[in-house]
Amino acid sequence: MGADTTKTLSASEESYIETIDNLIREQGYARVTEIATTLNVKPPSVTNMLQKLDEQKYVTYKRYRGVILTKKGKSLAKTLERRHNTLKRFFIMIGVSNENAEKDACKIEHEIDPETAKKLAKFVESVQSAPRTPPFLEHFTQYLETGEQPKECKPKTQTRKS
Amino acid sequence: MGADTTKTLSASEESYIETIDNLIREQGYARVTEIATTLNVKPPSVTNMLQKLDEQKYVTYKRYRGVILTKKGKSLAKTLERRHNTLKRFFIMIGVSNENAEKDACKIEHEIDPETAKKLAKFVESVQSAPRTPPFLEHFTQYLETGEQPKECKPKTQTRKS
DNA sequence: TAACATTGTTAGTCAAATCTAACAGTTAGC
DNA sequence: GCTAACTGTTAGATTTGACTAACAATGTTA
Repeated sequence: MGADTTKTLSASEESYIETIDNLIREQGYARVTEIATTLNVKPPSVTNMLQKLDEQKYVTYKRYRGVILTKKGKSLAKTLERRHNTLKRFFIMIGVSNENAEKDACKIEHEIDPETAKKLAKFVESVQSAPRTPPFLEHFTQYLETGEQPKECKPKTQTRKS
Repeated sequence: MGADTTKTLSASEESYIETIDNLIREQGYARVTEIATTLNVKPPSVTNMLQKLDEQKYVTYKRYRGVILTKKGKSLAKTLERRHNTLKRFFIMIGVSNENAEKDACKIEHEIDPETAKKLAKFVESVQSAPRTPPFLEHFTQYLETGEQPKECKPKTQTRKS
């Protein structure tokens, strides 16, 4: 029975769902113009996509009247948001600027396999909940600054220069 | 004047360049049919793309005669390969299956900012060159297996359940 | 409530990257 | 060196997601 023949969504479709979710959480509703602004597209592209997402039952869309997420849409949004946060936290953890952490999280969240997302979440969780200043982070931080291993070290890969 | 107005390549274009580079390294040449097979597309798509990449001076392409990478193409290929390996090593490090590590590396390598790539490389390098069995990896491995922090731990985020 | 401003929609175009079907060039066997 | 089989190419259609221009609905204000 073709109810939830969940074909995979494109990165673009997922971005719309995420944006709608964010706007609704922030201000209670999501307007076409705001979605457009957020995603750097023009309003007609939004209308278009809303129609498509409505057909696929991710959102409920009535023209001129607004959009909300369905249960299915909310569920996806939640997954994406978690994934986004995990990625961003990870990037920041390894020293990426806030701007790039955000930007790259946005792109990558649509690409990775659920297994990878899960493992990464565990990893970030493990590090962040570790006994204060996780030893390895200290280690890595020092490495970033000095370019040297703190103690004895034997590079398995070449040290520098290609 | 306007020689190397390096506009950014699409993920798809980059994939072709990478594939060509790999095939040439493996067997000395890259055939249309093999490129097609590797990328899961049909031969006409390859011909098409080769023409485009030739215009942009990433490859030298003569119809019916073959392709090679230009200096510009090789340089890009090298960057992509390094990035790919870094990502894959990282994924494997955190417990992702070889298959997914490979697959996700393929996708993500086209998305991340150079800054992120650089930081990730440093991170992976730091971990892999650390004093044998880096403490944090031991820590993380144990965490993965038991779901528990080895010693005292204070989760900064909620423990479970959303 | 009429007129105007704002917001959203429709219709039609475009570009990227793919596909199929038909054709052209290359290579090998005889 | 001709022909068959293979490999590669062209032409044209398709899909996705964007765009512009023109139109429609909604909301505001006097």
